[in-house]
Amino acid sequence: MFLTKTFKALSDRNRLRVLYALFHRKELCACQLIELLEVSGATASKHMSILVDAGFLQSRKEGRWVHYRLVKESPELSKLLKWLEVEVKMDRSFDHDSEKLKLITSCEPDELRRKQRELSCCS
Amino acid sequence: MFLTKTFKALSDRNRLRVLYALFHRKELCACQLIELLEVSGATASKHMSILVDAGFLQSRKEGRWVHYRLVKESPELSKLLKWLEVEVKMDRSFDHDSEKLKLITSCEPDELRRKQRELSCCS
DNA sequence: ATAATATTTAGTTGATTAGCTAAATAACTA
DNA sequence: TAGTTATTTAGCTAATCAACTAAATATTAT
Repeated sequence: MFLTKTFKALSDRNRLRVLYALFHRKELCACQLIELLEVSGATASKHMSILVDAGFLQSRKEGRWVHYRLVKESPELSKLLKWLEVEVKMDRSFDHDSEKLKLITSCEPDELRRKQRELSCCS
Repeated sequence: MFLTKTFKALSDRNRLRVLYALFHRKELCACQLIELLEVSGATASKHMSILVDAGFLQSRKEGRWVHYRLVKESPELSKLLKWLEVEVKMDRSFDHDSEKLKLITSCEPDELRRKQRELSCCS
């Protein structure tokens, strides 16, 4: 089960985008990942749980907010993660996310959440 | 597309079994892989085409028979394949296939095919 | 040429999965 | 306490996928 779980976790474009983002930023909170992927909170939450469950990410709860980062030490996955890091950084199809990340992280999460609330309850 | 195709190809148990087998034997023919997986010829053929398409395997046609082996040199996948080789060889859940492989390769493919014909057209 | 054999392609079915919305839970704020 | 907010869970739908059988293709043998 370990290997199939590992590869299933990696065989979704949006989950690779999350890993790409976390290869560039130490830590991101759920609201930032929702913004990056442009999916519902529920969908993002599901993706994150799959990545955590497969051992790629760890989460940290801080009040109402959940923050994600790559696992620090993983004897099982560290080599694969290193390979993946090189590959996603080489993959031009993630370029757009690089710009998007800059925007997303250029304002405080609080402000991002405020914007998200405004948009979701149609003024 | 490259990365998702790569991981999708690896996220099926039967395809991992094929790779496991080819980490142990230089080359195997379709009839041997059908025997290993215990699936229909059509299903095996589909799995093989996915692995070839993702760049893990190369095939060689010899008359009516198709033989498969790992790609010799793959700048893109060689590191991943090395990691995978270590992992599948460590994974106890493939142990059973190791025994099965011995049986399958202990007789000539011709004989194996004869047996498969006998079984399929219920005497 | 005809029949037999090995593999692939086409078409169908059931299971899995990514997305959504709505409801539930957890945690803060007034 | 009641209300607000962030995330997760539940339930639904459409798409994807692995399996099968039957038909098509390619190759060998009679």
